[in-house]
Amino acid sequence: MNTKNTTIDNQPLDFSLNVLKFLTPEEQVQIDKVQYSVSFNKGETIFKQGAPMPYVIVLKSGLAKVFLEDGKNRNIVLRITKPGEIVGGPGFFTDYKHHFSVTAIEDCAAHYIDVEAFKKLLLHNARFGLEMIAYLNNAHVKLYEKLKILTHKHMNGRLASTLLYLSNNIYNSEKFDTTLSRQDIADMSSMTKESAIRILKEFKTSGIISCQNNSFEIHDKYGLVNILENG
Amino acid sequence: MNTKNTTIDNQPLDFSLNVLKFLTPEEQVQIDKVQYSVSFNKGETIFKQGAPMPYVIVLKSGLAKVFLEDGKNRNIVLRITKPGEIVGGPGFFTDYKHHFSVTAIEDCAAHYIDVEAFKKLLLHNARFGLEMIAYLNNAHVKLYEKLKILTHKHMNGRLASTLLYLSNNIYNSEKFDTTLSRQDIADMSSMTKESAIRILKEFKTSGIISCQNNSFEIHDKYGLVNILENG
DNA sequence: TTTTAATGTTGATATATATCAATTATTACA
DNA sequence: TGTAATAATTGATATATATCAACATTAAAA
Repeated sequence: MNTKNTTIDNQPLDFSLNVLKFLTPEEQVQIDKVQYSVSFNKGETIFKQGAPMPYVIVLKSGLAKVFLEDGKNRNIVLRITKPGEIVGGPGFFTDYKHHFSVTAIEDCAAHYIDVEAFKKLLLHNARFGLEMIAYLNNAHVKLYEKLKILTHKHMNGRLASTLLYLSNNIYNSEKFDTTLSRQDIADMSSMTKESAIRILKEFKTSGIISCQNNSFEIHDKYGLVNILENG
Repeated sequence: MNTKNTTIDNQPLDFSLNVLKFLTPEEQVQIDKVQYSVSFNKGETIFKQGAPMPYVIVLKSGLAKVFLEDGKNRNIVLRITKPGEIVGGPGFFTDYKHHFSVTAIEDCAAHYIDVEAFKKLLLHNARFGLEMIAYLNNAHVKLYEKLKILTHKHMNGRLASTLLYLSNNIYNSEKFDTTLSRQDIADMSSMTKESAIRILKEFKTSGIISCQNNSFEIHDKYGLVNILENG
C-alpha cells in the first residue's frame, strides 16, 4: 500500500452531481468559501463511526466504502460511494456524530462542507431542504432493500446481489477490476470471506462469472439475477 | 377478531407529539382543515407496501406493526408504531408509493394528512423541514441498529432484542400483554415462529422471563441485555 | 355448545453457514 | 532480490437454523 500522507487538494467542486444543484448560484459560492478539500490514499480512513461530525463530505474522485462497525470485528459494508455523492450520514442535525465509517478503497479526493453552513442553507432554502428529504428517503428505500436481501436471502443470492451492484452501480461494466478484497466482498454480502470465496468458485464453475484476483467478469447477468431472486 | 368496519373518527390531532409541533399555530390550523381521521380494527391493514401514498398518516391511538413484505411469504417487522408517530415512509417526495405495509395490532385511530399539503408546509417553513430531516436521520440510525442486530447476532440475541424493545419502547413495563402473535415476534427477530417459540421456552426455563399466551414478564432485564450483547 | 379454523408447541431431520486449521499466493518492504 | 506480512484458498468439522410433520391449544363461527 501507498504510504503518502493525506494531502490538500484544491480542484473545484462540481455542483451538478447531487442535491447541491438545488442551491442558488449565490449559495454555491457561499459553500465554496467555507469548504475544505482533502485527498486520501487507498486504505486511509476518511472518518470513523462514533467520531464527531463537523463536516458534510462530498466525494470528488475515487471510491470509498461506507460500513457499519459492530463492537467486535465484523463489518457491514453498506455501499460503495462514488464521486459526486454526499457522504453526510444520519448524524446531521441529530447527535452530530458519524454513524458509519468511511475508508478509501482507491485514492480519493473529498470536499468538506461545514455542517453549520449546511444547516444555514437548509434554513434559508426550503426547496433545497425538500430535495434533501427526497435524497434521504431514497437512501432509506435502498436500506430496506438491503435489509430484505441480507435477512431473507441465502448466501448465493446475497453474493449475486453484491456482484450485480458492483457491475451495475459502481463499475458500470460486466468486466471490472476492483480494489475490494475478498473480505470486503464478504462484508457487503454478510458472510465470512471463506464462504464468499467458495461461492465465487461455484459461480465460476457454473460459468456465470469468471474471476482471478481482482479481475471480475460477469458472463450471465440474467443467471445472477435468477440466483438473487429464486435461489 | 372484531368485525366492525373501518369508521371515521373525529377526535382532534395532538400536535405536541411529533415534528408537527414545529409548525406555526396557523399552519397547524391549515393542516387540520385538510386532514381526515379514520379508525381501524385490530388486524386491519392501514396501508400496503407498493400502494400509492396520497397521505401522510399520524397514528392517534392504538398500536400498528410496520413491516416489509418480500415477494413470497416472509415479512420483516421493522417496528411497532405508537400514538403520536408519523407513519409516512420514504415514498414521500420520491415515488409517492408506500415502501412498507402497516397493519393495526390493536384498534387504531389514524389521521390522514394530504401529502401535497405536507409538501407545501415543508416549502414554506424551512425550520419544519430541518426538523423533518432530523426525524428521518433518527429513523436511519435505528435502521442501522436493526441491520447490525439482524445480520450479526444469533437467534437468542435477536429475540432478546425484540423483548427488550417491546418492554422498553412499546409497553413501558417489564410486564406486558401483547396482541402480537408468535409469528409477529418471529418476524421482528428474523427467524421462524418455531425458533422463536423454542427460544422463548429456553428463556423461561432459565428464569429470565415468564410468558403464557399473550402475557410476558421480564424478570432479568440485565440477563437479556447480556444475551443481546454477548451471546 | 359444538364445530371449525387459526395459532401455538414439540420433536426429528436436513440444510446453511461459520469456525478452525493448514496451505498457497500475493503484496509490501528491508 | 529475498523475506516477512498479508490476503486468498481449501478441506474438515461443528453449529445454527429452517423445514416438515404431528399434535395441542386457543379463538372464532355456526
